[in-house]
Formats: sequence, C-alpha cells, structure tokens
Amino acid sequence: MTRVSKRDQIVEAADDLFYRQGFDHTSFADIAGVVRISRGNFYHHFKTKDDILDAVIAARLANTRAMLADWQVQGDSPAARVGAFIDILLTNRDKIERHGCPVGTLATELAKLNHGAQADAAAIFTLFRTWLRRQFDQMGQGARADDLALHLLARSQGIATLMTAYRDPDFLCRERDALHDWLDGLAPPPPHH
Amino acid sequence: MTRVSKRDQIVEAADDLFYRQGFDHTSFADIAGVVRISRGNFYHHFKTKDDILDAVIAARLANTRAMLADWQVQGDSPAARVGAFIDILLTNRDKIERHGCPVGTLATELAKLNHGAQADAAAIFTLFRTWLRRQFDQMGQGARADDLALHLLARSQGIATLMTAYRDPDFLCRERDALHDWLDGLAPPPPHH
DNA sequence: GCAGAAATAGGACAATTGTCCTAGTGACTG
DNA sequence: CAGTCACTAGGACAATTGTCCTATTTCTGC
Repeated sequence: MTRVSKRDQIVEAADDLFYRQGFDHTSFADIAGVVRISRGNFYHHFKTKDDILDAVIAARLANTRAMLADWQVQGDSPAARVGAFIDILLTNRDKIERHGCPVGTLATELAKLNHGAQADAAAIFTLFRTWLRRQFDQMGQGARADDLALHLLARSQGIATLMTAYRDPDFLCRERDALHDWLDGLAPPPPHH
Repeated sequence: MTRVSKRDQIVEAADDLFYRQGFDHTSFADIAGVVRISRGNFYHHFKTKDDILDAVIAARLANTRAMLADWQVQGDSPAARVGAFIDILLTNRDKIERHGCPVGTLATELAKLNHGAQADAAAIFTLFRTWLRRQFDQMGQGARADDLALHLLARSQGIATLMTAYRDPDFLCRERDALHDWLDGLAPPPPHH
C-alpha cells in the first residue's frame, strides 16, 4: 500500500529538513516526527546519522542528474537552456530567500563541520558545472566553456546569498537581467573561413 | 594584568569559533576550553547563548566599521579602494576556503535556524554595502552606486562559496581579474559641459 | 496456515546541551 | 578592619542528542 518504501520516506524527509534547518541542527526526532516512525527504529534503516546524509546526497545527485537530463532535451538552443538555468533563482525565490541555495549551503555547512562528506556535496556542484560547460561548449565557447560555467555558478551563488540576507525583489530582478545580458553578450563562435 | 577583560575574551573566542564551526555547532564547552573559564560561569557574563551571539555580532559590526573607516583614508582613489576590497578574497584565501565568508555564512546559518538575530547579521552586509556605495558614488556613478555595491557584494559572495566548495586557485585568480576588469570598465562619469 | 524474514515500537544508554544555583575568593571602599 | 562587589569554580538540573538493544508485530513465500 505504501507507494514509497519507508527508507525513501526517511531520505525524502531528511533531504527537506537538512535544507530548511541544516544538517547539524536536524535531529533524529525531527525526521521521526515527519515520517511518523519510532525514533529508536532508525537503526534498522541507517546505522548512523552520517549514513542518512550519504543517502540524502546520493538522492540529490540522482535527482539533479535526472533534472539536467530533462533540461538537456528541452529548450530550443544551448543559450536558451542556460537562460532557463538563470531563471531558477526566480522560480525558487521564496525557498532561496528563506533557506539559501540547497547546493551551496550544504557544501558550506559541511566545510564548517569538517565533515567527510563535503567532497560528495561538492559533487552536486560539479553536475551543474559539467552541464553548463556542455551548453557553453555547444555555443562554441570551446576552451572557455568550463570557466564560463564556474563563473555563472559563482554569480548564482552570490545572488542566492544576498537574496537570503536581504530578500529584495528588485535586486533579484536586476541581477537576473544582468546575467541574461552577460549571456547574450558572450562572444559568438568564430565564423567559418 | 589581564589586558582585555574576560568578557571580551569570551566574545573574541566565540567570534572565532562561530566563524570556524558555525554558531549552532559551537557549545559553551568549546568557548570555555579556549578562554579557560568554568563552563557554568558563563552566566555571570552572558545570560544566554543568544546574548553571546548578539555580542559577537556587535563586535563584528564595530570591527568592520573601524576597518572600513581605515580603508576610507587609504588608497589614492575610490576605484583603488574598491580594488583593495576585491583583493580581500586573495588575502583571506585560506580561511575562506576552509570556512567561507564570515559575513555570508553567518547570515545564511541564522536564516536556516530562523534566528531572531538574522537581521543584525545582515547589518554587517549593509556596512560593506554602504561603504561600497560611497566609493561608487565618488566615482561618479550616481544613482547606480547602490546597485553596483550590491552587485559586487554578490560577486564576492559567490566566489567565496565556490572557493569553499572547490579550493581551486586558478578559479579565484580568474574571477579576481574579471572583477578588476569590470571595475575598470565601469562607465566614466559624464564630462562637464 | 506456518516458518522465517522484515519492520516496528519502546525504551535504555551515556554523553552533551544550555541554563542556573551556591559557595567561596579576592580586591577595593568605607 | 568590616563590608560590599566583581568574579570564579564546581556542579546540579532537565532536556536532548546519537546510538543501540530487545521484544513484538507485520508481512511474505511456501
């Protein structure tokens, strides 16, 4: 009758709570309250809290991979796809204003905790980086593609951070427009001889 | 004999630990271990942990104010001063790679904790924002000055976040150069008639 | 319907948390 | 010298933490 396994329910609830409250500040009791499971019963599904974190990161990696694969076949052009990426900031505005970017805040928190899973969390960044690099590559940016990908990632992260600090809708719109202008103004690929 | 009061020692130690480990993950025991004070004795200096946070934020506000006042009288021109601001990312590279930007990470953490002091933490951002706005204003940017200040803040925050995630020195240098180019390329003030 | 496996509840456990109290020290003031 | 005050040590306190154990229930394959 349960469409998803209890294990997946735990991962899903933990994913959400880790995003909204942070990993360290989320307790077994918090997750148990959402999944409606006995607190001591976690041990049957996950040996430690770190195991839950590993599962959450694995789930985020899988979800992000699937999302990017979807994006890859949508949009008329690579430039349009990058434009859609930029607009996530608008789409997820409320959540970002309250909890920041899920990717960036987890990587930063794990860095502060000196947690071994920090590299795994950074791998989520790399998924976006690789996807963006491919778009820029298809736009003919060649060797610059990876630099442009990192640049756009950094711009997005910075906007997300200030969105969380200030919650200023005008700022978001200005920066979104600036990113679109930047994208439009990228040097076109060298013409054929 | 003690040059600084015990209270200031507590604030200083808490400031450092909040930066390196995060506010929530830092305990009274951690601070007591640094200041060499009895754990239960905190109550004499601070009623609650939130009071320590308030004191830390107040100290950061005061320190930042003093630092910016120093910067205001250094550097040949407003543009040179903004250039120096950009180069903090290089100066504090090691710390940023390990713990992120002190301003951004605290604001983000307090947002996630739904902590009442989040607005106070954002006020540290505003100090930089106002200082940068003045520089851009003196550069003749007029009405754009505040937008430029927020833009530069966001760029810096994004670079700091990716520095923490990747620790890639080449990325830092590229972005630093890009920011200097952006600064140099700002439209000059309209000439006198 | 039954044996075995999977899942669950409930709680024990030591450790740690923030908070708060009391007793006592030492220095300065009258 | 008596008295006040800032400061401190040590620990009590209930609550919460992650972890782990042991019954008991629920489900599954035969």
